[in-house]
Amino acid sequence: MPDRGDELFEVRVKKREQLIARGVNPYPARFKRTHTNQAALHLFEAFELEKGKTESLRSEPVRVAGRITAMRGMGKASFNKLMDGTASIQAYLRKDILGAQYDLLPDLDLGDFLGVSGPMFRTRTGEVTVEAKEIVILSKALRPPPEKWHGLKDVEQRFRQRELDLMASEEIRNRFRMRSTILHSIRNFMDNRGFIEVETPILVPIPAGAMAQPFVTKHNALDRTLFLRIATELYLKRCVIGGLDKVYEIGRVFRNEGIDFKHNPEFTTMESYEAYADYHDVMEMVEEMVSTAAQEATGGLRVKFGDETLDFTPPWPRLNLRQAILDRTGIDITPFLETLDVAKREGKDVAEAETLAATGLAAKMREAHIDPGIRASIGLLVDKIVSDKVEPTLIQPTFLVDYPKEMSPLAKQREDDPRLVERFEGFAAGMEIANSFTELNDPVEQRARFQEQEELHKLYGNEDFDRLDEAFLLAMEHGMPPTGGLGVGIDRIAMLFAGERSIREVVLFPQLRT
RNA sequence: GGCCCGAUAGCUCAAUGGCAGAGCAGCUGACUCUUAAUCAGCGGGUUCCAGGUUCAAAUCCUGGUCGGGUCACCA
Repeated sequence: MPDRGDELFEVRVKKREQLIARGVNPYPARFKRTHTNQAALHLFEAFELEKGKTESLRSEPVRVAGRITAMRGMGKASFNKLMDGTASIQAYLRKDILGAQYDLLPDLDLGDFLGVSGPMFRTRTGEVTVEAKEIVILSKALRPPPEKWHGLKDVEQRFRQRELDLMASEEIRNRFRMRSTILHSIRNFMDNRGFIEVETPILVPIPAGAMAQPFVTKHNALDRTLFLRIATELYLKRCVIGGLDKVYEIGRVFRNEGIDFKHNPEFTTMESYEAYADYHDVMEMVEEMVSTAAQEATGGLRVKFGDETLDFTPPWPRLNLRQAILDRTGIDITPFLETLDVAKREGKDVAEAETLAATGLAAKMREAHIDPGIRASIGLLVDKIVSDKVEPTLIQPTFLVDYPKEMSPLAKQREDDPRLVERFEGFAAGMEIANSFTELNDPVEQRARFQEQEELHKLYGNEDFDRLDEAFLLAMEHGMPPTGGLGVGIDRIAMLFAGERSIREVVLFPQLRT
């Protein structure tokens, strides 16, 4: 593209041509290394221990390579920094050693890849350095790297051209290495507990299993509307029904909603389902899993997050939802759940019962200066209170337990109080990181709950209610064991461990407004 | 979608209505142990776009594009 960068671009294109004209291939297919940069550095340090440090000490020759990140030329000698995926190593290039090869130097630029071979030594200033006997250009870069000292600051460019962000910052590279460690750690943890990893459809006929707006797409040959999944939940339960007692899936889910610092339209979840477990069992599993991941990804159980230090050491406090709301707002949600329950038992239809209870709670919320928003069902209202008044106060890892049934159409009621379900959510740094329940496995009750969601959907004209999935109900009618289910937000975990408040900092290529 | 803020050299940033600048990167030259190498010199701009106010606009006004923050919506 013709922009003002063209001048620098043209200079590099010319150098590329000059190399070719001199019979040098600027893009050779291979360069056999003997060591990564890090391995070479370690090798020399070990060698020094063995032989003793002297200025003239030279190791056996090594062949190393990397991107040129610094060039300090001094006429007939030059110090260049080469960065590979493991470390940076300095190369010392001398005209009297390299001879004609030294004339390649004017055609090299920051950003090019270079291979060097030669013995290692330690410079007077103490840096382990390869004394090049041979240099090979491995790849000519045609555009300059970001500014070497300040790096890349422009937020938009950092996200749109993440490769430049990575190139310029070891911290960013390490952040995504850490994200990989989290994924490995969690996989390992689940595998070790006897779970099997499965893959379920991303293109689905009904976007069910959560309350969210889906992306819509179309299969041409079938001439059929399909959706991108908003959760993996229902398919995973069907695996459990089929006899795969312990399954998990790590995968991307897609929600067609607002984009902000906490939400990317595609994000990664780990969902697991375990037959014969309940939400207490899952709670213990989550503590253990997240603290193990913290240990492996950050090297400890305590992680700095802004001004706070999050301590993931189990056990995490359990906080009763009703009590937590009462403590923070003075609102007791129980009477409203009671109103709803009584109204339903008296045979009022869902709309009538909902309106009765929701109106009361919304009024109470206004008294407490909480905006109830519009078109809100009792479930959404309670969710709103939690989001506004409870969630932000949960800095240290905490479980919020026992949710109203209306918020959780897939969770099993408590035996001692059918207005509540056996559900918990895990929070840290004021963010939700996990959601779990003892799964509802009564197909008749499940159908009723779905139907209620459908009615709420009509009543509030809102897309964000769970949908009735016949294939799932049919599966459940074949018998589903008591099961403990879990969903964990991998991006949120990565944010916590990275100490970052923005999800964009832990997603390599986040969605931007375009 | 509403509100607030921002966009200046390839990159990082100055210039508060009066000649658009610095550092890095680039180019030329010097330099065989440098560490953001140093030294001397040179080039580099549709100041996001379109319009307006003004003798004069990077700067003020209007609209737009893109981004950030925030609210709404939403895990």
